[in-house]
Amino acid sequence: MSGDLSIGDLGQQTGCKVQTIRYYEQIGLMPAPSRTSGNQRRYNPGHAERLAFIRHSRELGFSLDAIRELLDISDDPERSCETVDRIARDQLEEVDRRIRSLNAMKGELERMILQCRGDKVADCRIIEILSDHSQCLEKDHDPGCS
Amino acid sequence: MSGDLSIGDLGQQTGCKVQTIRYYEQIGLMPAPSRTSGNQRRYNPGHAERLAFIRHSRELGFSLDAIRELLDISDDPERSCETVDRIARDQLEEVDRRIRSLNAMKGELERMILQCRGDKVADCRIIEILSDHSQCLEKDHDPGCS
DNA sequence: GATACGACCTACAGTAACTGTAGGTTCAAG
DNA sequence: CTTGAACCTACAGTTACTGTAGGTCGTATC
Repeated sequence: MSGDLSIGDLGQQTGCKVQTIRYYEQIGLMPAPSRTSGNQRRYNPGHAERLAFIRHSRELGFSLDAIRELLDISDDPERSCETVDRIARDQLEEVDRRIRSLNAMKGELERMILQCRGDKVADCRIIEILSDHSQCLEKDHDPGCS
Repeated sequence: MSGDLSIGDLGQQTGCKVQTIRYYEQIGLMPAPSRTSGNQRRYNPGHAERLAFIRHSRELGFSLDAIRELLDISDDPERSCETVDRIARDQLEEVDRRIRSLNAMKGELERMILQCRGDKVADCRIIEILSDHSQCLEKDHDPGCS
C-alpha cells in the first residue's frame, strides 16, 4: 500500500539528486518517509508529488523558503490563495529584475568583445574597459610602507 | 606619496563594503596594503583602480576566479589577450543562457498568475500548476510504516 | 591632556542551496 | 554465498559575501 520507491527511484522519477532529497528532508521540506528494516527510505506517490512540486517551483526560481510557504498553504484547501498570488507576483518581479540586469551585462559584454582586436594585452580594449588599472600596484612598496 | 586612503574611504570611492575589501585581500584578489603604526590599512590609487576593476567585472557577472585570471593577464601587457577574449565570450554565453532560462520562467509565471482567480486554495490554478500534489501525504502513516 | 565615539582590527559563524567525501551497511542478482 | 551497486550518517566544501563579538585606534572636542 505504501513505501515502494527507494530514494534512488524517486530521484530518477523527479530528476532530483539523491543527496538533494535527503537535504530536503533534513531541512523539513520533505516529510520523513518510512524505512525498511535495514533503515533505507521508502517513498510513496504522495512523496513523489510533493517532490515534483518542489522541483517545479525551483525551476521557476522560487526560494526554498517561498516553496515552504507555498506547500504550507497548499496543504489547506480552504485558505484564500491571495498569499500564493503575492508570492508568485513577487517572484515574477524578481525574475524581471534579473532579466533587466542580465540584459545590461549582455550589452556591455558584447560591446567589449566587439572592440577586442585579439592582440596584446597592452592594447586590449576588454582590459581597458574593465578598468583604467594603471601600473602602479607594484609601487606599493615605496618609502612610507612599513 | 602612498597610503592615503583608509579602508572606509576606499569603500566609499568604489561602492564596495569594507568587509568585502578585507575579504578580497584575504583570498588574494587585492594585495595587502601598507599599515599605519596602529595597524590600520592605508590604500593608494593603484589599489583603488584594482578594486574598481574587480567591482566592474563583478557587475558584469564574472566570477572571482575569472577576475583573478583577468587581473593576472592584465598585469603582463605583452601577453596575447586571446584568453581575455575567451573569458569574456564565455561570460557572454553564460549570461545568454541565464537570460533564456529566466525568460522561460517569466513566461510560465505570467501564465500562472493570469489564471489565478484569487479564490480558495482548493481552486487555485497556481498551486495546481505547480503540481498535482494530491492529498495523500498525510496518509503516509499507514499500516506499513514502522 | 582626558574623553568620547565612530571607524578600525581579527577571528569566526552564518547565508542559500546544494554537492562531495569518508567510512560503513544493505539489497538484490547470480 | 558472494559481489557490487545503492544505501546510510555525518560532516566538509562551494560562491561571494555578510554579520557578530570583543577589542583597539584616530581624531574632534572640552
